[in-house]
This record gives sequence, C-alpha cells and structure tokens, in this order.
Amino acid sequence: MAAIARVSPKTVSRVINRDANVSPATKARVEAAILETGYVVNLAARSLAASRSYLIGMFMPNMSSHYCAEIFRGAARACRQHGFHLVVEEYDFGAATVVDRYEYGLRSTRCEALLLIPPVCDDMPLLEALDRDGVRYVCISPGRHDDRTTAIFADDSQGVASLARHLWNRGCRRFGLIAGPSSHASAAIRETAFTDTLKGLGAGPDDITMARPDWNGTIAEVGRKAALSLLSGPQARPDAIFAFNDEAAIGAITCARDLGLNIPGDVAIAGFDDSYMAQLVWPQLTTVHQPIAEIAIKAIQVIAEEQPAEHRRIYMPTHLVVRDSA
Amino acid sequence: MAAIARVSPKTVSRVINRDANVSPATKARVEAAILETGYVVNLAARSLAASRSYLIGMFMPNMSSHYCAEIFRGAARACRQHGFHLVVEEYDFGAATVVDRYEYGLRSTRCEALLLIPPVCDDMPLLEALDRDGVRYVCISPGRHDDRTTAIFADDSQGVASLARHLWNRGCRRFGLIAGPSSHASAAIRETAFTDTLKGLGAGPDDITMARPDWNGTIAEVGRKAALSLLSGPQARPDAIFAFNDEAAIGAITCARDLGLNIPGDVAIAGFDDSYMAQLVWPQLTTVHQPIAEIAIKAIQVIAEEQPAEHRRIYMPTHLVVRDSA
DNA sequence: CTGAAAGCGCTTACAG
DNA sequence: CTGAAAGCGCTTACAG
Repeated sequence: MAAIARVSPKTVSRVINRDANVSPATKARVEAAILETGYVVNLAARSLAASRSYLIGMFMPNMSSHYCAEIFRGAARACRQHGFHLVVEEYDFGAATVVDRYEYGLRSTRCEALLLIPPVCDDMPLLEALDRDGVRYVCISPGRHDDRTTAIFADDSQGVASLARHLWNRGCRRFGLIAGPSSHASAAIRETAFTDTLKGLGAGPDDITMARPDWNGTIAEVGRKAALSLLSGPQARPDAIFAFNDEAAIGAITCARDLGLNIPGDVAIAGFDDSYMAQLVWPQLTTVHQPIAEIAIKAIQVIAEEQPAEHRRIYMPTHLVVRDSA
Repeated sequence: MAAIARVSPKTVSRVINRDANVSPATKARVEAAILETGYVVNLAARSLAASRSYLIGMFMPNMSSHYCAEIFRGAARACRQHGFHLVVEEYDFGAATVVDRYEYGLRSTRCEALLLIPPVCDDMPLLEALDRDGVRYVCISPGRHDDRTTAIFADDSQGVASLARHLWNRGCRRFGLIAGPSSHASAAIRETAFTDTLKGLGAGPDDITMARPDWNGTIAEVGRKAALSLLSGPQARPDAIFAFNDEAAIGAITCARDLGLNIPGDVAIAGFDDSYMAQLVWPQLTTVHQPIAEIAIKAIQVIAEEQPAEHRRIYMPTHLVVRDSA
C-alpha cells in the first residue's frame, strides 16, 4: 500500500484517519492506491498501536425475544454509525457468574465500553471488575444506580399514566392490576403510576385490586392465573385489567376468554411493551410502547460522545398504543 | 507478568496456550503470577501476531424476533465454547448493500468466518468478497448452494410430514395450505412435504386447496386474508389449515375466530417454527419445532472444527409439537 | 506537509 | 524445557 502510493505508512494512516495535514496530491495518490488494492485498515493492529479496541461489548440478554432483538438492532446500528463494532458475549444465567464470563471471555477483547441490560446491570462484582479495568459502561433500566455511571430509562410512568386515563375515559371504574416481579425495578414504577393516576381521577382504594403472582413458569401462564384470581375472586369483577407486560396481558386475555367474557366489552385488558405479539393476538392488545431499540441507540451514543456529567439519567419517552383490547 | 514470574514472554505464552513443554515448576510460577496480576491475554496483540482474529461475524438478521434471538443465543454460546468472539454487524436491508457493510465495516475486524442467514447467505457479491478475502462462511438454509461451502438446513420435510399425518389421523380430510413467499426456499419444501404426505395417505387433488398470497404487509395479516379466501371460498370449507409459519397461522386463527368457527373443532390450524408466540395465542398453536439455536451452534461447530469436505449439507431434525389448535 | 524511529503485546520460527 | 530475535500492521511522539 504505502509503497504503491509512494508514501510512508504514516501518511497512509493520515489519509485513512482523515488527518487534514495531507497535500491534495498525496491524498489523491493514496486514495487511488487504496481503491486499487482494496486496502482496509487492520483493526487488531490499530487497536494494539492506539490502545483503543473500537469494540463495545454486550452480554446476551435473558429477556423476551422481542426485547433481545430490538436491543441488538439498536445497538448494532448505533455501533456502526459511531465506528464501533459490537461484540456479544454469551451468558446463560445460572451456569456461571457474569463476572466470570467477563474475566475469562470479554475481557481479552479489551472492549472500550459495555452496554449493560437487566439483570446484569445490577451485578456488583461485574461493575467492580469493569471499574477496576477502566471499562466504561452504560446501564439500561438498572435497579440500583449511583451517579458515577449513566443510565437510560424508559419513562414508564408517562405511558402508564396515559393508559390509566384512557381506561378511565372509556368508562372503566373497577381496575385489576397484575403486578410484575418485585425484582424488576420497573414493576413498582408501573404500579405506582397506574394507581396514582387513577386515584387522581377519582378512583377509591377499593376500586383497584392487586394481583401479586409468584413469577414462576411462563409469563403468559402467570398472567392467566393472576387474571383468574382477579376475575373470579370475591371482589366485584374488574372492568379493566392492566398487566405488567404484554405477555402477562396475553395470559389475561386467555383467561377472560376461558370465562366467556367479552374483551373489551366485559373487561378491557392492557399490557406494557408493545411487543411484536401485541399485534398478533386476538383481540389486538392495547399497550404502552417502549422504545427499546432507541434506548440501545442512546446508550451507544452516550458511550461514543462521552456526554458530560450532567446527563446521568436519561429518560426515553413511552407512549400509549390503543388497539382493540382496551 | 513475565518479569514477575521470572520467565520470558514466550514462556508465558506457552502457559496461556497450554503448551505441554513447560516444566511443572515454571508452569506453577507463571500461573501464580497470572492469578496475582489478573493477567488476561490481549486479543488484538495475539490476533496481530498469529494472523488469527478469533472473531466470527454475523449480520443482523431481518427475521422474526424469535428467530433473531435464537440465532444469537446459539451463536454466542457456541462461540464461547470454541474460543471465538461474536461480532454483529448492522445491516438494515434497503439502505446499503450487504457487501458494502462488509467492505466498510466487518472486513477491518478480519473475522475468521461468517455465519450467514437468509437472505444474506444468497448474496453473490458478498460471497465473492468473502472468497476473495479467504474468509470462510457457513450458510443457514441458503436458497442456492454449491459444494464449496457448508450449509445447515432444518429438515422441514420430516416435521411437516409428521404434521400432515397427525392431521389425517385426527380425521381431517379437506386441507388448506397457506404457501410461503416463493423467495423463501423453505416454502416449496414445506408445501411439497405436506401435499406429498397427504397424497400418500389417500388425499385426492381436490382435497387440498392452495392459497398463494402476496407477501406484503405483516405476516399475520397476510395469513388472515389467505385463511379468509380458504374458509369462505367457493370450494368445500377445509377442516384443516397448514400455514407456512406460525405468524401466518396466528393470522388464520384470527380469521377463523372472526368467522365464528371453532378451533380445532370446525377447522384445525397449524403453523411452522414453534416460535415463542405459539404458546401465547389462544388456542395454543400446534406447529413444527425448528431448532434455530441448535442450527447456529452447529454452524459455529463446523467453523471451529473445520469439518471435512463430505459434510457439505447438514440437516437438523424438526419435530411436531401438538398443542390445542390441531 | 511528510517521514524515521520506536513500540503496542503478542506469536512464529529458531536455536540451544 | 526455555529464550532471544524478529515481526505482525498499525499509531504515537517527534523531527524536519
């Protein structure tokens, strides 16, 4: 390459890295040689010389397929746009600890930063290892969060409040709430936003019935059973059910159907996530859209731009999606 | 590191790479130093010196979330087990060509091999660029396939034949088939397996009605419309519908429900994929399970083991999953 | 505006 | 069984 263009390696490097201090003639010569030879910089060599890997790492998410695919989609796109490459490390939950997967896997790649997703973003041994190595990280919806790091959140409250108002305006007055697992930080937020909004609209304490299922088994099945306790319990039957997420809501739909109830006539059902399934079930699910890919994109942007310290908590908007179930 | 263990860098390298020719005493000394310092090999340096990147690349799939998540899960796991790291390159379909994404993105990483998924595995410019660079690749369910490369297929025929027998044994005699897009190689295979098996069991040509929808819009919607043509068309109403995939089958379920038909009493409905949604819809979908993660694992194994030339086409078993819809 | 020198942290190919 | 030398393909820090 350098020989063909009759310049030093350093000058090739200047052209590749868009250094301004190259004469137009030299630049043209180098660019011609690049085109001719199909030269592409060697990332490993650059990485070694510059002490920068141009790599961002991620652990394989343990979430729904929809969440997983959206995170990858957003992260991969943003990495490309910012000149990074995305490295995915397996983590199968239960077998090894995350920090082991880091120490004996990802660490050798010298990723510049990691994109951390629940529950991995709350794993203290991992965070300590990253701090020790000077590897930056951005957490998505972490449960615990101190001000050293940046965290991105979906603004669940806003979307859930819209949903609560929508149900109220539709005439619903008796509400059932299928709460999420207490380990999930969003669970409490969604619950509070839902009940507070309804109380603000005039609902009394007896108008809202909580179901707090054990989160064992498939989420849809948990949702179905929770809905059963709500719809056939001793209290007056709810005319609206809000489930922690779409899968639980789909379970609730199944339950209502089993009981011969009309949706949304007898009982309105709503979820959270706007996952792909929300459009596939019958009736199509009214839900709150969570911008998962955009959250991942934002996280990579934060990493790439090294945004200033004041941006420690970033909230991404959610919004109500009205379909047929509510 | 080398200084602490009082050995040369070469000897550290020997211990790290499990070279047998190291005396037990030296080995113990080096291992103690590794533990003490938390040393981990630098992948970039190793890569540069050894002319091996230890990287396997993948383009972001454009398939269902379920397919996408399963592929990642399998690929990430197998990469770890074989000492590779997985690099994901964005490819958004429509914007740039894949080969451009390779040339200006992935290529600089010097991936040793690529895992190629439809439709990218049939992109000739990409394959030519990979051949030119000596980058190996394994294709998953490619449409075209020559003997230079290894391809992994799901054995669709087998699972679909089981399904056809199941429907027949259940007493179904009039069949509707929602065919997949002709661009999808599996579409014809599933269709042939279904019709051939039924004919073998005694079905006549008039007993099988084909729907060949245009595959525009969401798959569930296409499936719903296709089912409508099948269930309300001039021919005798089918008592069983097999859809190309689960999403189309879910659309068909929606349609049957709209028409007030009982599933599976009036019409049995079955899909293909055993996607996550199959268990969430009502009634739960009878379908053919496709081992997506296992296919990805197999692909990485082939890459890692550089299997001999006779293994050019590998078929992974599929199997019938009987649930409630058929 | 351009290049020579040194070095990033490993491995390869040898030598002993 | 162990190490010295050279080099992988870049960038950094400097000199001119």
